[in-house]
Amino acid sequence: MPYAPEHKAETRTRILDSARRLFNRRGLTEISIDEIMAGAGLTRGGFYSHFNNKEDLYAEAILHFAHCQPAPAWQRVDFTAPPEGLQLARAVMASYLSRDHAEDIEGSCPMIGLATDVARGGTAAKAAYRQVLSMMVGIFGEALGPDAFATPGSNRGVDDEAGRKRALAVVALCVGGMVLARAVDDAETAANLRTAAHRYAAALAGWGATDAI
Amino acid sequence: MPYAPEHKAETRTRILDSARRLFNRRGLTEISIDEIMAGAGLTRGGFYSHFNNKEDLYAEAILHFAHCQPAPAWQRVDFTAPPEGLQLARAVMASYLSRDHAEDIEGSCPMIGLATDVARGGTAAKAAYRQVLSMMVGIFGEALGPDAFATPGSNRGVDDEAGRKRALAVVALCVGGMVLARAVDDAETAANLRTAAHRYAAALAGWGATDAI
DNA sequence: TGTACATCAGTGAACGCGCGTTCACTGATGTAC
DNA sequence: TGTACATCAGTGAACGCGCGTTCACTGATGTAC
Repeated sequence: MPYAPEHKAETRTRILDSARRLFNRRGLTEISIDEIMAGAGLTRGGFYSHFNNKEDLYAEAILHFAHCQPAPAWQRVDFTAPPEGLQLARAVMASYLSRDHAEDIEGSCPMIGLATDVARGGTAAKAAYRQVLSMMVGIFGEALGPDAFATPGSNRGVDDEAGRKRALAVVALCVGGMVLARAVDDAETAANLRTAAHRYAAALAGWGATDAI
Repeated sequence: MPYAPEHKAETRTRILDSARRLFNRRGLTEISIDEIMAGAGLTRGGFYSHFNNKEDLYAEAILHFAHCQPAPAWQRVDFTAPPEGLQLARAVMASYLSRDHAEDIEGSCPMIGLATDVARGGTAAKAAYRQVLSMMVGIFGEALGPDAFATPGSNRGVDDEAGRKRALAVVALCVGGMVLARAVDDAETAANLRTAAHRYAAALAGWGATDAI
């Protein structure tokens, strides 16, 4: 037993962390394995004793985002009571659409930074992406208020099917707002995209529209 | 005058068309100049007498989308009367979020297929991207109905500033829905993303929420 | 009208470079005695 | 406790490949005579 059993696991985590940051910044093909390994304080040769190939690492890095430690600053939500349901969902939305998140390219949610890369990628990456999407849909789906646009006469409560679709729309608005804000080279338009997405995503979620957002 | 003056312009357009299609499918870095030129029926050497470099072509290809001929199938809207204002905006939204558009990767709107690439790209690409965004915001912005979420007591009409922000949110929802639909490897989730985005984007635009979408 | 010619759009071989991946090796480590 | 050793995490040179870009050349074209 030349090394403690946790040793290799820790190195692997370090590689995943470096990969997550670098992929977020420049995507799958623009980042070399050399750079990822250097980011983890290693050299290129060791890579293949941790991962089969670059594509595999990519999918794992997307999933790694969900449990990365320490969490990026924009993710840290300060609560006195443990956050649950509505409180958690509102805090997540606010930090998701915050300026901090828009500027924290490396620590960003991979749904924003890697969206079109994943669309062109393999099944493993897409599966990982869907898992992150499900997580976010789950958070918002459980916290939905009344649907302002419910068809008159229909059940106005949040039934599962309609609620899931509305949560999808809320997530699409959050992610879309951030994706556009990042792709635009004009700070004012970017800020407007974020705040408009926030205002209407919160309204769509049924959390009241009179917030000063 | 060895060649007719239109000759070179036509070749240039053919290269831009090939580039638009290929970039949409696989992004800036995954496509080689060889492939783009082959797609235009040419060989690599001629490229640099039309464009300074690959990055320049990239920005021009994004803009080229706006005036490409023939327009992709999903863009063709059949009207008996010439489309204007509300009618145009509703048709654009419907075709933008259609299955045809989701599946037409090559003929897609570059805001969907190239979003994260542009976010990492140069200023020329970002400027081109913003121009396409403005076009779409303009179409929706001019056709907005009443804001269901307007703060009570405020002017319920569509003033310029509030209207522009709402139009930004509508576009963010449309683009976000399509971006997520493309990145997910599950036809049902993808279809739900599109239809949910369509339903709530139309509602947000103030076009009535009781549509059977 | 027919022919020689100047032009320049397009060709394709070549260059330098960096990448993903492989592999024989090194050396830090925990263990057995 | 101290030392020799087996293990294997990590190293770095090497390989083959394809890319962006350059450049000397070719050959199709419209024009001048």
